[in-house]
Amino acid sequence: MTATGPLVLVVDDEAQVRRFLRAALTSRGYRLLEAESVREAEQLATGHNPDIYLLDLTLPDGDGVDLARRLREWTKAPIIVLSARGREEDKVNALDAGADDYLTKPFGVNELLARLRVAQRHAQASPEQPVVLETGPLRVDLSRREVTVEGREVRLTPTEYRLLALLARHAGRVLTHRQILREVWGPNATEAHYVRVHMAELRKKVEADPARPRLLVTEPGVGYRLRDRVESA
Amino acid sequence: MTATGPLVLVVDDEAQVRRFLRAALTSRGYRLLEAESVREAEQLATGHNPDIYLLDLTLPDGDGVDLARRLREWTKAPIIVLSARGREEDKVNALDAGADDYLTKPFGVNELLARLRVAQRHAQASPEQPVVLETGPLRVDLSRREVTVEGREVRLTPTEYRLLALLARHAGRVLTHRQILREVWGPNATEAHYVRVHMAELRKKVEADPARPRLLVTEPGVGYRLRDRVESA
DNA sequence: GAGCATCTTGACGCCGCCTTGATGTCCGCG
DNA sequence: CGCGGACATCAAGGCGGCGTCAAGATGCTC
Repeated sequence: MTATGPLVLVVDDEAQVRRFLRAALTSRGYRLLEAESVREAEQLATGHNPDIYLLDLTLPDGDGVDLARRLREWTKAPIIVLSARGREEDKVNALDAGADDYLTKPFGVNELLARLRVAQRHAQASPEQPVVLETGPLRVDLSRREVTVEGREVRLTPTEYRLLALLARHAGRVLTHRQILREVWGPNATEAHYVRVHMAELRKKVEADPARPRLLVTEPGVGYRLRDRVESA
Repeated sequence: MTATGPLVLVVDDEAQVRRFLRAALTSRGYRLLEAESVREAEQLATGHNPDIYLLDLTLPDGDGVDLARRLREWTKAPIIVLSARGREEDKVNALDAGADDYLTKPFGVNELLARLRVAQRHAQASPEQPVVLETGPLRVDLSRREVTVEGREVRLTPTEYRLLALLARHAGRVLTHRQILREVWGPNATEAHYVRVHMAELRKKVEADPARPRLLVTEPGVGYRLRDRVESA
């Protein structure tokens, strides 16, 4: 249950079509951007980076196929063409220009929604790249939720992991007690003591000498920091 | 440019349609497999693991929509439905079952070829994942729906299999209770207890010592994970 | 409609984690 | 030199998550 659905950019010069799409999509949780021209569309696209595009082909200041081609130069978001033109040549041109689908007007709302779901499936399938941080003997793989020290796997409790992951995402930078509390314990946590206790546990599991931390260092009066480069001396 | 083009599995019971597709595709460098029934299609699919599927909906021994759904359990290869049925309901069903596109007969050759190119673009964006997963004594063949432990076949109930298959598709990474519930029990399932009970059953059948799981490990407070590398110690 | 397999639902006990308080240590500053 | 504040450490306790068992509920095949 996401708070806000995918952002869709509708590009069509007919107000009637836009109204129809607005009714169909917003009621399903999609967020909408609307453009009436190529110029306006590109402006909104670069500004908001939508998740999905719905393009008409005939626009007052240019061709939808060219718009699709230019969008494809910088975004992989799904592009669905909605056009009254039903000629095969139009379809082939649009699809080869980078469009992912082509619906001929008039079309049913349910078919459009189904094809939008297909587009979302494709967008979601894009491979997630591993996010790993390595510093000294410590290795934190955020995509696999895996922590190792000198190759040995370390078992962490949920809060220990959240604490370490937070520091790892901002490796090298200081995080204040406030920031840590808000991120790990929620927005209305106040007990700074939590952080100390769990930091001690974390050091026991991660540091070679928990009494003299080399990775999870204290910044007195400010907060904590995870060193991103470790000198051996 | 590959030496040999993508392997396409055509599933249609009319010889005329198959001949038409054969002429259109082989001349463009595609390699072709042909099936006249669901049974034949699944046999060829598991045996050759095609790159693209072209499915008719009305088949002598079953429904193309069910075929698409079953293929989607183990392959992400593009599925394009070619059907004489033009009702919106048919399209929605097929697309939601896992089809990527839907063309109503009769259609133009050039449009089909353009949509095939779109499908290939998508396939290229997401690297294919292995169909069988092996980790320690466990082996899961997603295309055959077959699970073995140390060579011995294991009988799983439908939900047990869906649970294991889900974990196998994401082997090595943690799946949260939420994710598991959504994927196995549907989008509005909430009872986290389901997962525990069925996980226990699964462990009884798969783990050497169900009390000390080495493959299906729980990540406390988060979810479960199927180990993709198993150390012997 | 009987019988079977499977899924759901509830009860219960254990273990681990988080919280919380007490105490100890370091350091700067008056 | 004594004091206070920030930080570290330890231990106790409560609570919730997790595993397990088992009894209904459901749905299927024959």
